[in-house]
Amino acid sequence: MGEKRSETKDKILEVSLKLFSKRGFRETTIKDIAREVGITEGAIYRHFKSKDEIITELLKRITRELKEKLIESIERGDSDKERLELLLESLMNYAFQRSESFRFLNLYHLLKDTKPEVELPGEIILKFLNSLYLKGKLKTYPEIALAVITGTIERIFIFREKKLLPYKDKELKEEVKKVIIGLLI
Amino acid sequence: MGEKRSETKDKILEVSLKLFSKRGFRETTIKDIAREVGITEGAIYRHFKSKDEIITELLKRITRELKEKLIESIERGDSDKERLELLLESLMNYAFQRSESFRFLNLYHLLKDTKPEVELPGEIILKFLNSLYLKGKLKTYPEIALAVITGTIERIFIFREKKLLPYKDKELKEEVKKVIIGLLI
Amino acid sequence: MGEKRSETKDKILEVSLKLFSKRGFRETTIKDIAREVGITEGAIYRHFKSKDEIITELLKRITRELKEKLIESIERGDSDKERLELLLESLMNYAFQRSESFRFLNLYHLLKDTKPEVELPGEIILKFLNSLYLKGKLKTYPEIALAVITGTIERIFIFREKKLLPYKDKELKEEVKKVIIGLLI
Amino acid sequence: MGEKRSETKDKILEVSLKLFSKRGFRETTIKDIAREVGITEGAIYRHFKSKDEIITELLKRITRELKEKLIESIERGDSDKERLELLLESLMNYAFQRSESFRFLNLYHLLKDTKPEVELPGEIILKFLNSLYLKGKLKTYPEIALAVITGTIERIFIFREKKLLPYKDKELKEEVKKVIIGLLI
DNA sequence: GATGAATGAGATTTCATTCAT
DNA sequence: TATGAATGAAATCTCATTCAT
Repeated sequence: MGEKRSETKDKILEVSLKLFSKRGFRETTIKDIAREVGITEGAIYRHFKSKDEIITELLKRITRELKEKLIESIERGDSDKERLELLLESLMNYAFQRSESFRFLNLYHLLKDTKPEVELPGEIILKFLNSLYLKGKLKTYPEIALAVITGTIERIFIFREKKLLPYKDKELKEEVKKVIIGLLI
Repeated sequence: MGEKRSETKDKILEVSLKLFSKRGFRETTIKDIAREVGITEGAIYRHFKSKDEIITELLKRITRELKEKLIESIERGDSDKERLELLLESLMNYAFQRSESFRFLNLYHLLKDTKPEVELPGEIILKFLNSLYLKGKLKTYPEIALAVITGTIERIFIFREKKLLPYKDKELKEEVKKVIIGLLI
Repeated sequence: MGEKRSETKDKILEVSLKLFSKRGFRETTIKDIAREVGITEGAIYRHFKSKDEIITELLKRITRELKEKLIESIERGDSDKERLELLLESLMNYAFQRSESFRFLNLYHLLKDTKPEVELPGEIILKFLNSLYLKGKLKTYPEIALAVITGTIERIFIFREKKLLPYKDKELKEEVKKVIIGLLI
Repeated sequence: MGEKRSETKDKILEVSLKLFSKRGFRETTIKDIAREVGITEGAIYRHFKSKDEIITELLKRITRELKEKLIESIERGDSDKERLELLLESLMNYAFQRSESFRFLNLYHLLKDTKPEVELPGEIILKFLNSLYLKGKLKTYPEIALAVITGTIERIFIFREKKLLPYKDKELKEEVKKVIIGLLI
């Protein structure tokens, strides 16, 4: 709304996401991005004021997308257990299907100081965990539960990318859900 | 063995660890390191062939140190449960007390492709989990248990550094151990 | 003559004059000009072959205008003293009222090598001073008199723009005229 | 005092002064400077943090030098007339002998906003003119006298550089002094 | 071992100008 | 006439590494 679609702009974001998530921010140059998009370096700057703006725009889009998915999954469940299950399912789907975006998020939060104005996907999860905690349904503190969830899934994601997990995705997801639910509720 | 101890070399490693873990690899320059050590850029190259060699040397030392601690903790336990508890205790102690080293490890494995010749601390843990699994003591696959352990503790570490955990370290460690011990049958 | 009037072209010149005189030639971009005119960069090139052509056209117009004013003022006087007075009056009026144009001229002559084919306003003044000199009415050489006139008025202009002169424009002009006339004739 | 002499640093300043005064600030590139100094671009940055720092350092040195000369010349005179004469002599000597520095100053003050913390040579002159004014020795306001003095001499300088003045320097200086001294009662 | 100036390659960014539409 | 994306050249600045002293 209000923003003009621009194929080149989208292409720049797409390529940037791919390269940033594969190589890192500093290791990816504007030239790399331009080359892969098929334009020259200068042309990038018609669409973004700086390299940093590309990163920030990606962060915004990815964060928004993941948050929507998480919220939707929580709202879809009928019981607390089902809600947690759907949440885990949703998070793993995102990690496995949008792996570049998921890797981008992890990279960003390790390397850059998160701007306080951005509400993170983690905060959505934390709110949900808080509600469980207040109902006495959580075996531990909400923050620790959050660490278990996001930490475990990030590692699962990394191991999977490194081909260290000799399991089918479906089985893997079921297993992880079962384990985490067992630990937390 | 065969290497002369050198105070300057150790100082370079110490300062590098601090700066790398705080700012990142690319963001830390040789000049930054030299300044904080109290020597000049050129002098660094008396001790290390390149910036990369500093990073590799740090990785080696930190990996070795953490592995030793983990092995020692496992060997100290009398039952499987105690062994797992000691392992978790040891890992969290390392994360909390040697936070620069722990952060360095996380950064390194996210940004650099781990060289296959380096045996990671994770592999120590995996071996232990494998032995539990073979004895039927583990509720899930060893790799997934590994993801839970390392992922959770990394997140706990990050949340703690960001002051998001309103708990005392002692309580925190007990709580995390209590949750993760749930992996055992 | 032969040139079609074009509102857009005039607008481009008007905006360019404003921006060049405020910020300088290099510091003003074609994009800046286009934005303020309300068109796009490419459109500028319908009207001018290059940025340099805009500058040259401005120089030509401003030079022509100021020369006409100076000539007219000299021709209006009945005595040499009155002619000099009217000339100074005219020059200061131009500096104060057309301050952007006046600043543009100063900038141009300091930064660019004046093209020899352009007859400068200064030459009009010099001719007049020469005539005074030949009649023995000038206390010094014509070129030096020219330096006194143009140099003083330029400085007065600068000081005035910097609000360093706590005098009313009318008083200021009278005073400057009185002083310069006293020094020269 | 406290600053280490550095031949390269001085050479950079010397070359920069020459190029800036000849071509302007934007028109002179770091590459131009480096080439003429006989080093590479990067080496410049060991001595100066930025191009701007070179300009600022030059401004500081030139301003200081000219101010010292002006103060010294005023202090040397025995009467007000002699003091003014010596001041004009000093200013013209500076313009003619240190023409690059003089041109640099003019350029700087036309293009850059003078930083308020820098006391300008003009302020030295203004103080002197103020003292004359208070003693009733000046035919006009001090600021206007300042405009006459600095404006005239700047123009004389420019005309001289453009070979528009068919007079010997000695005669020129005497003539200018003679004219400007007319400011005194 | 140490210094610190210099190199050289490369990164980000800017911008006058061109060109397909 | 106008648009605005794209080019291409150049400018500023950074930094790991080398080297003469």
